[in-house]
Amino acid sequence: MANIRDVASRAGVSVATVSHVVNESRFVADETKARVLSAISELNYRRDGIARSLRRSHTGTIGAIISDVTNPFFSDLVKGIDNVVHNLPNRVNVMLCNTEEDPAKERAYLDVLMEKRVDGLIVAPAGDNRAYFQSLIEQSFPLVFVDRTLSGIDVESVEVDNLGASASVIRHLIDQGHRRIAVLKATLQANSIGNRLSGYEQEIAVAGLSTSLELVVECASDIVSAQVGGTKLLDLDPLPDAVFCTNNFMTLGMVRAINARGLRCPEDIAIAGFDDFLWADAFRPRITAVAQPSIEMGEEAARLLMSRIAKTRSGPPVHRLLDTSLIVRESSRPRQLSQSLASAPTGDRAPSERV
Amino acid sequence: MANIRDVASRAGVSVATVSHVVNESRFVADETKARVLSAISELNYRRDGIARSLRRSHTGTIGAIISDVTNPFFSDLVKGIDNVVHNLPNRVNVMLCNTEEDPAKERAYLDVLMEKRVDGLIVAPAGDNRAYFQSLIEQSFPLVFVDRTLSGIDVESVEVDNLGASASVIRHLIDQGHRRIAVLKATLQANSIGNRLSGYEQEIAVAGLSTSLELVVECASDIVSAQVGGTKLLDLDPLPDAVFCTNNFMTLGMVRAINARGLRCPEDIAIAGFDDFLWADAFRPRITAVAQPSIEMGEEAARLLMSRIAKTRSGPPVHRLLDTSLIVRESSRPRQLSQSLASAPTGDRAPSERV
DNA sequence: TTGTATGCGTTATCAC
DNA sequence: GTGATAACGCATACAA
Repeated sequence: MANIRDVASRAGVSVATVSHVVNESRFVADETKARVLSAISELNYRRDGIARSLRRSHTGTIGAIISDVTNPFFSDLVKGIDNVVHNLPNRVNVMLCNTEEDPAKERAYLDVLMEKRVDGLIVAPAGDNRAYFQSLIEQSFPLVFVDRTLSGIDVESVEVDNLGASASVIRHLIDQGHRRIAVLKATLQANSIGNRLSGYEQEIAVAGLSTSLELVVECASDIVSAQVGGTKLLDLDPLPDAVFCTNNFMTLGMVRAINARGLRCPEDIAIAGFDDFLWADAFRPRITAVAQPSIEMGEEAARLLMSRIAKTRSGPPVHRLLDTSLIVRESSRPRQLSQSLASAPTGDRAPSERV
Repeated sequence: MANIRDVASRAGVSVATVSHVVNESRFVADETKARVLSAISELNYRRDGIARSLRRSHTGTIGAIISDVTNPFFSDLVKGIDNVVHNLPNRVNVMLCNTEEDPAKERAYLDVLMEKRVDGLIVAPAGDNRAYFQSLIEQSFPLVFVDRTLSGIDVESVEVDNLGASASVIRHLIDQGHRRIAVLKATLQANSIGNRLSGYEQEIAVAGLSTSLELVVECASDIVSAQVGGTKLLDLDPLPDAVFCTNNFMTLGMVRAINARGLRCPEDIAIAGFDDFLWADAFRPRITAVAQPSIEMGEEAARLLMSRIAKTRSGPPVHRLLDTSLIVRESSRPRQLSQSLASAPTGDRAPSERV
């Protein structure tokens, strides 16, 4: 690989001149510039970003530490990050890391990324690495949390009002006449999930409904576990009227559990969940859900981070709370109504309403 | 940030010694090592990966250039790559790039990634950057294509037998009694899509069915466009018996088009597609589809790449063809049968069959 | 308008 | 067992 010196000697100029034409960082006479340019193309020279980063002490690379790209919520997040970061004049790249909610893995990623000298970090913290994050903040290293936060850590964040949003789903369920409302909850340290549960508890209390421990089933955040957890809910006697699923995988597992039992939704049991899906409008049952602006969350996180990196912004950390929308579809319908309608074909005549 | 020299002087040793204890690259007396280690922790020293990369001339970073993380097929691919790459003794990171099938974007990514000196590249080529890839190959830069290839470029690849797999779907559709079979095709340069269309054409010819231009609708590879394209197919008179969708987004759009018309699948029109979904078993209609081993494809591509990078393997490029499976579900059922069954509840009693 | 020379933080060669 | 020091390829302060 040709380096800047090779180019310089071939063009009969100094390395400084080559550097300046490559970076357009100072005036170079047309004739000189032409010689340099042709030397560059003859030698197939490409500037070495590593040497450049060493010299300039920033890399044009950021890290994104999330739980799992395979989860549509997180892939949207990543897409959002990429969207803004690659439209910058000096294109920034993102290193993607999947923690699978394991704090040890998260820690390991944090170590490599810092060693690789990323300019900043967007993370959906799995929990536990508080001390590490705290020390990053003290060095005022650019960091933004997304989807969740860690209590006691004051850092930039972009989230959603998890408590309020789930309270609104529960309210909706109650309005539809459901009384015995269960929840299928992912066992994650993340406060986002905790807040969703609190929203449920709050609204149940407000409505004066009795809650019971058996109505809250907790399980690992994957579809298979969710189906097992969902089945437990279906073993309850009497059957719950409705179940609130704390994230997309919980919903998927719950629907599978219902199908496996030969039950129907919402005729036998209603569902409402967190996270909307691409295909939610296309397939049956159409699920009532809180839609998070997942792509925008990624974009906003990236914007926040980039402005910190560029130092175009300073001051105390900002905390963004983006709006969700409750998308009401058939899965949360009153059971009686559903049953009486069950024989009628369900085309798309009943459009989803956004609340 | 403390550097190796700071550590050395604090520990009263040379930088060479510090380097060796950090990298465990030569014997250091216990007592000396202890002094170095404590200097390291006192100064909170972290090895600088950039300087290290410059010196050693590799970065421990690879690039993954795909079309869109938001597409479940590609997010699986990325997950697969991450799986193998992060379980290596010396953890490698991946820079993720979404081309959105735009060769110009792809080219731009290629440029930055090469400038950042990634050790290798896994790419699902959008098309057109042949010369660029060719020159990488000539420099024997580690490169593997995934999901698709480019004619005339002989490079390592991991794919699926697209032609054979789609031929088998079409055969299945014909076996089910469908005769007028349409296809909803993504307009992508990718040969994977081209081969899927060829599989269709081949089987239609083998079966002696007449094909007609109106039965092949082409549209951009996103859900909205797919719905528009699907609607065109529904405007045909007579209605096709079945439609073959060349990828997951086409399927989604087709189902939406059918719903929007108030039609039912498979009672009014059958569907079979490429790419299986996480939720395919949970929601209705359950789609008959070719399942690609998407995670494994990513894993295999990463293994291939890493062995090239580590030079534990040499010789001519290998081309892996991974197995697909046709998952038969209700969406492809014979229309008569479906109609007579339409009144009966469709629980999960009819398990999907793998063929 | 262009050139010279220093240093970014490492690793690795050679020397002792 | 350990140390000195020359690269790696570039950007930039300073000089001309």
